[in-house]
Amino acid sequence: MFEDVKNQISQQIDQFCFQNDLPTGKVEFRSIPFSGEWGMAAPLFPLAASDPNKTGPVPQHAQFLAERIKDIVGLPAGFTRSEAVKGYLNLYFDTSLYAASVVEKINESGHNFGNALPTGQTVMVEYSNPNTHKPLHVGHLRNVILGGSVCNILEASGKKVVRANYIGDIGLHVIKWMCNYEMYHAGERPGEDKMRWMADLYSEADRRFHEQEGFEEIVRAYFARWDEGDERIHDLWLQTRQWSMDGFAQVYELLGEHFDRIYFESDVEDSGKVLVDQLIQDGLATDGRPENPVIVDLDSLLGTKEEYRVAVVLRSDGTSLYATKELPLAIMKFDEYALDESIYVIDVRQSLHMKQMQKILELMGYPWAKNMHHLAYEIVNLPGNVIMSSRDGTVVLLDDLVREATQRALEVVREKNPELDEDTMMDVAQKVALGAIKYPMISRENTKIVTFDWDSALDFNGQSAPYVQYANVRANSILRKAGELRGKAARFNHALEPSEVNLIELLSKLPDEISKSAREYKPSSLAAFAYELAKAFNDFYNQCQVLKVDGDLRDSRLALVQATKVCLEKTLNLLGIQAPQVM
RNA sequence: GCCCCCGUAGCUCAAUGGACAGAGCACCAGCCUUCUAAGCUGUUGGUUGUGCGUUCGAAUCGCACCGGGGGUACCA
Repeated sequence: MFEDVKNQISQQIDQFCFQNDLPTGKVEFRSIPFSGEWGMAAPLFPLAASDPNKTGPVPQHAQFLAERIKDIVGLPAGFTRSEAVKGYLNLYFDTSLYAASVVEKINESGHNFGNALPTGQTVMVEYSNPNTHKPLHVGHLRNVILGGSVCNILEASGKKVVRANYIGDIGLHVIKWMCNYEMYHAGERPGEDKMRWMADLYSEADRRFHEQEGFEEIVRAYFARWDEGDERIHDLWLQTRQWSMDGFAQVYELLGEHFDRIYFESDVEDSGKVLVDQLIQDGLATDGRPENPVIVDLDSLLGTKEEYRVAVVLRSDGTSLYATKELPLAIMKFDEYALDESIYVIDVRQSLHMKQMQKILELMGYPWAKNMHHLAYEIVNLPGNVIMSSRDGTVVLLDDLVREATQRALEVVREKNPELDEDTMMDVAQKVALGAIKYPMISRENTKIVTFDWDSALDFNGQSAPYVQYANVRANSILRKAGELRGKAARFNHALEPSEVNLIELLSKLPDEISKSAREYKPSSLAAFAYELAKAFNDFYNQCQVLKVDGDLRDSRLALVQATKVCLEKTLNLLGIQAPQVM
């Protein structure tokens, strides 16, 4: 929009600089930070500071330059006002013209508004990564929401995304579960709520493991039988793993997540051991067995000091570790897909481990290793800096949280909107509840700890998903009552209210917000944007009438409401939050 | 010891080198005969952990401290 004019202006400025022995490229425009007015602003301080002929302090000279450039630029087409103030040059847009083009563009594009052109790049995002036979808690939720949202945002920024999930289907936790099952629940089968059932049996098994005399020994013996390849245990494992996978599927469906590729830890165990042999042969790994494990001493290989440390890639007894399997998995990913980038959504405590894996693959000569990216996020805590622990019973289970939030949301819907039918109420309650739960998980920066507390999780007011959802519902309500608005041109030839200018400016920023969020893998900036947009719409809603005005004014405002709804829904969807049509 | 992250209003968080550091929650006072009050308006609240530096300009960049969290060879 207005590209020609913008180019013309920067040419004029360049020419001015050239004629006055000033360096070019020092004047950059950004949007004016005042609300209610709309235009572009350039600070003249950088130019003033680099002027060899300046006399006096920089701010004063910047003001002088701003005034001179203001005179030279004049008032190009599409602008209504210009000013030089405090060292800034401000150019104000012709709001009617700009408003009409922004709103028209959005309503033409619909939910494609803000999407970038395809880049031809393919990126894999590995996230969720649950352990089978164990419950999911709100810590896992942060991973799923963050990963899913990053996928959505990358897709919108023009990349092809492969959603991958790496399932921890082997290990002590699985053996514990199966052992407990065989001894105390043999023959039982999960009911409708598989997740819950698996979780209950897991905590029972874990309790016995730590408290019940002799149970640990039985589990160890069971583990040995598993290692020897006991067929019956293997069959039970396949069966119970499937129950767990079914339970995960239920949760993913509830959360609106799907995966393109599932990797099992058990799939890469054997190839991991082969790969470790290779590392030893190549002289990269040192085999200390049987007393010591197989290690890759990265610091001495690279000549660094206490930076990459030592990576243990195989236990001294020859059994595999997380690291053993991570290496072949990375290779498999790049073999299967022509990936330009491989992203790992894993919590920050594994930063060193991820750094080591990447370095080892690099040393092995894989050129793509540099395209691995650890998207580190902080954990979810409880108030008072308490870490969630299943041992202490402080874990907040996803199940309980969703149930409680949905119940609470249902009460609110019933009170606010009693004429809705039961199914709709339930649908709305679920969307609101899930939104409320998800929002805090992505509205904070990835590197900040999220402190979970029930009060704010169940608070549907203020900076929250329900606030944004509600704004969207209000917009929808206006549109529904207005009926068809096809063919109505939005001319915006009225004097725009500050709240209208503000709202339109935000709408125009959505494409930039999406690409910024994608570039930095930060849904949090989009979450903040969603809130700002909703707030701007609520301002508009309170200040400007739509249905009670006539003619062009009504048509323009209806188009604006329509465009706002498009952008609100788009942004919510990118965050993995659904937008109900009534609340 | 070494490495990483965090420190902004009573609490939870924004502000990605630019104009007076902004929201929400909480508190107090208002607004439903007006497109849904899950909303809006107003009041209160700050030596941006400390110090020094870089810069015309620093919450933001650098250095040194202080406080909190995490990681640091056979957990994941």
